[in-house]
Amino acid sequence: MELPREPLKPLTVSDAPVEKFREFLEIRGEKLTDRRRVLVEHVFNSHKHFDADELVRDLHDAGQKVSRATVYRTLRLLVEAGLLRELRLTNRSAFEHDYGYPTHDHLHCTSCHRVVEFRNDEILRLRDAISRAHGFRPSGHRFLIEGVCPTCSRSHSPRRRLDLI
Amino acid sequence: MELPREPLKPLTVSDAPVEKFREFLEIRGEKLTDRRRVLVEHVFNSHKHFDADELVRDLHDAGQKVSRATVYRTLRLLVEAGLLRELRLTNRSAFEHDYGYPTHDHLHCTSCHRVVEFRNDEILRLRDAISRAHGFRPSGHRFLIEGVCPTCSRSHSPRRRLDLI
DNA sequence: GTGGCTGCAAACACTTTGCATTTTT
DNA sequence: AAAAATGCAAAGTGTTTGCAGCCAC
Repeated sequence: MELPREPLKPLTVSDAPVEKFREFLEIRGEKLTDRRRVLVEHVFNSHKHFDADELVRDLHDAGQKVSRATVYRTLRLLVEAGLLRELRLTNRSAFEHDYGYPTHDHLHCTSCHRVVEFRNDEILRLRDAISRAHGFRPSGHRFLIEGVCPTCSRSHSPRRRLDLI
Repeated sequence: MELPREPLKPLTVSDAPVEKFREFLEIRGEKLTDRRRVLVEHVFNSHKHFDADELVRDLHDAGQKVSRATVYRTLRLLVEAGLLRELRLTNRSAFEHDYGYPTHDHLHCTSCHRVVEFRNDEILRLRDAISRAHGFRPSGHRFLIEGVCPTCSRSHSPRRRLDLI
């Protein structure tokens, strides 16, 4: 099997995330406010995983004050809108781009906690076959591989004999 | 693809879970106490997913008082010992048997929150191939399929035309 | 007997919520 | 002007921890 080692490339999408969000809000009779726009633009400005706290901090460092409450409320909306995806790798929720980003899954290094994305079409096929066999109508999936990344594998000194007992 | 519809069958293991736990504790110079034995025996008495709160309640209903603190502490140990597996489907952790139970994954009904287990060997193959391609040394994985179960699919009245717009 | 356990309550970490005020359409 | 969003602080959740007494080895 051949897999690309580079980060995944964003998809080309017709609408900017903010516009997508505006449409979503409009349908529900809600408003695209100043704070929401700032938050969405900031989040889609760089592709990385983040949690609520990091986002508050990042925004603050960028000179934008958005209260913790608003950050939590807006993140929830963005997930409902399909713009973000929520990951529960630990006890705090992390988020990543969903809109404008290809379906993918994650490798999680249990040593340094680095998260690597990968894309694999067989997974989708398997997901659908398994769902069908159980009568489920699939709407999504999460495939997480836990292990030790190349860097951590190399950096650990080889165990001494006695440690192996 | 053909998949069994019955629940997975437990593996045959040489040691009872309690014995396995005792060994684990012994190595770390810790003790198999009365409360720990009660908890482990109760947990391995039936195969189902549960969270800390449910376990406290179940034990209490069975006439066994184990404090919430001890339940949390012991669950953590059981995960470290490889007897239980922790699932993070929601914001509270759920647990399931690991020792004496075959590798498997989950279908999660987003409507009624039922969790169905399934076993599929291709996933293991895929996991190893993907790990290799990224230089990871895999130690485990989680494959979660989200969707709507057959029961929920049937019980929902078909949408009216207008709802589909 | 000693070192590890237990239960309790208090502390924690993350997230949600009530409310008075401000902003958006 | 009406309806919804914001920030603050307070309240919720779920989980962990300090400590005095208890129990297994």
